[in-house]
Amino acid sequence: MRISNSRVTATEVARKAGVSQPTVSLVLSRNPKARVAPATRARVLKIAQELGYRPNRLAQGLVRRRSYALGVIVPGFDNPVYAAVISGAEKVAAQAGYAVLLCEAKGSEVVQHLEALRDRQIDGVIIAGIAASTLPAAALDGLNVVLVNQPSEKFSTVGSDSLKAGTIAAEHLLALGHRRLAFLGPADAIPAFRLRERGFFQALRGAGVPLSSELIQRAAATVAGGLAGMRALLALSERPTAVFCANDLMALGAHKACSVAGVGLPRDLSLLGCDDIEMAQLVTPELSTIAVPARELGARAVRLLLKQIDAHGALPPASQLLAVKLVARGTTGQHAPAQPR
Amino acid sequence: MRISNSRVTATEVARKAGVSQPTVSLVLSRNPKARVAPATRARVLKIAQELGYRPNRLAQGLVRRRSYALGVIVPGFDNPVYAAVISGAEKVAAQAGYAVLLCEAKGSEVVQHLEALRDRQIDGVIIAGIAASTLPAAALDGLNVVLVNQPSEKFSTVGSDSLKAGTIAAEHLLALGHRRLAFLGPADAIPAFRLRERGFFQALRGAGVPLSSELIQRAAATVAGGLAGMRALLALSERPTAVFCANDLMALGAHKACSVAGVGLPRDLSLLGCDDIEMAQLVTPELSTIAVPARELGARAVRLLLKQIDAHGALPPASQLLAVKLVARGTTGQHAPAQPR
DNA sequence: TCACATTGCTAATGCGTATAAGCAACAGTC
DNA sequence: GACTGTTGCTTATACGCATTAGCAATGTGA
Repeated sequence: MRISNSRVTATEVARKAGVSQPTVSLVLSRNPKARVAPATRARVLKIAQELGYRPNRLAQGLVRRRSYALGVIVPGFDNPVYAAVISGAEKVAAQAGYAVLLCEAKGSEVVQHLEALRDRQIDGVIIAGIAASTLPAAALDGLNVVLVNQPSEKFSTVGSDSLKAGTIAAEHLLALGHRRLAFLGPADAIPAFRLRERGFFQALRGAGVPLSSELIQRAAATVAGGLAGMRALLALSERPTAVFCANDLMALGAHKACSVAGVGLPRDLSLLGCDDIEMAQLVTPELSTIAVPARELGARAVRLLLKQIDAHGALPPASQLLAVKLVARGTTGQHAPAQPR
Repeated sequence: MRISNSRVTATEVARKAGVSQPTVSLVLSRNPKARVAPATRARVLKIAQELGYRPNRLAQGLVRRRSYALGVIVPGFDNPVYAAVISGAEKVAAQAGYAVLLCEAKGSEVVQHLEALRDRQIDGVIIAGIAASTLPAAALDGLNVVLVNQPSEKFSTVGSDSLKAGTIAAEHLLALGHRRLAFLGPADAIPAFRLRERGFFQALRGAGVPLSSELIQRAAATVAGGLAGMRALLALSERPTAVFCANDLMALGAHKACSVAGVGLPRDLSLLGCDDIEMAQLVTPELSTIAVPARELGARAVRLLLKQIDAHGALPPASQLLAVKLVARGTTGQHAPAQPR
């Protein structure tokens, strides 16, 4: 039975139970070495229950030097991938009794958000979609950190195999007979994108099909960016026959650009994304892409972080790399040399 | 200059500055009635700066009885609308020095999450996409609450005009000459959906074009739901000529179903969504919909909540209703009676 | 000169909890 | 029956900060 506001303190419970406040604390903190007489324990528990006592987490945090709160920083929610990461993270965190403090931040804002999180004594932080290398070293100093989807020597990471994703992309398109390939990706140094790109380039070079520079198109990693980037590619005198995009948002933008320009997918052009967001299946033809287990990344990031927290920083940085998988749908197809008629 | 961990306390600053701890507190809390000698103030500020002192928010919260944290509860991030609400909320909150504790919860989980938030002494909570009426009264008792997109007598609300949205939908489709309309929406009692539905039905009845029950299709408010729902509608012996969906996710699912079934939009069928999420513009033809200012809802919800918090609950519940707007794109068109040939 | 206000700081206290240390009561040993 | 051990609780204290009251030093007026 809850009595209005949760303003019932341990001291009140103690008074009504005829014991001292620390005794209440002893009863409630299931401490094995705390010996309390069964009768007392029962009485305290009963009163606590009746009064609806719940420990004040702020006070607990203050004395335990633990807030049981995690920070999660992402560059934006407009990308469903981050939404999925957060979702996975929140679920695991909540189950473990941890709260998630959410921050949306780009660029230098990140540092301020980190400071704010520190002030709240967060036990750890998860950073997704932001290159840790771009942050001043002091910003993460002494913090429990897990990075999502970016390799690091210094911090623990949970990622998908972005390099492999790029390789898979190249192999898929090559296998379909394409030889004039293009890449559409952002100019900024977000590690996951960079790795996908590198994997793609490396595989192409390995196959003896290097990319000429006009076939590397830079644009923001958004729908709008993909749209603009694809328009630029379509404006080339000699168009590519297949395009790999750094993520699905770009690919969907590119998809749209093709649709607007009357370029048939995959007849005139093969298009491949990366992430496998839900929307990939909604466009027609459905977007071929490379699936990244975003939710799982978030979930694992929290599990790893909690492990680190429990170890009091005595753990070396660990890394997990999850597999990615080609999901060939409707936008990639066999290269058909144009039939002059 | 930050010195590693933010373990610098006010007491340390005080010691180095040769003053007492409360003096440091007086200097840093820009309290107008706190008169501190300019020289002392300067000295304290200087030392605090040098040591990188930052107040412990937990301790502050404990004594001020304010955590400067807000809870935000949504049913899921898979719907971009909630992502937008959160984004708007987080931005305003961060600017005001408030943290956002994010919770993803459906059904009875909500109550538990609310309890957990209370334990953390949150100053207020924003609830979106969950009917407050389904919660036990005690769950929100004594809490500063702002509901998003659902009317309420008891709590403050920030919403879009969902009833109007339904009306607009009906008017738009009627104006295009449609007389056999269908509605596709969820069976659960999420207020925004219910209102859109009611507005739609009312307007149709007003126009003398009531909906027969087989043209009201129930399915989850998701892409999958929309897909299934539209399939059911297409299986009718006499198909509707226009369909209004409770939200864009459903509409996109429906869009897909049409595409798969070879039903031409808008030639064979007009399709109208609600929300105007980014993806609406990515399908071909682009989805006609009714724009809801989701980000703005989140932003305003926080502003309202902060106002309430500052008033210490001495404010009566306030409500804001933002306008919605028809965005006619490619999936709605003039009703063309089938030409028998 | 004294009474009194003002200024500028400190001492004391509390927020709600956890934890170490201490102290009765009692049991067991010889 | 004094000695040690155990049990079961309480007292004291700390976490880091804000806030009230209070006190010394200075200024003001007569």
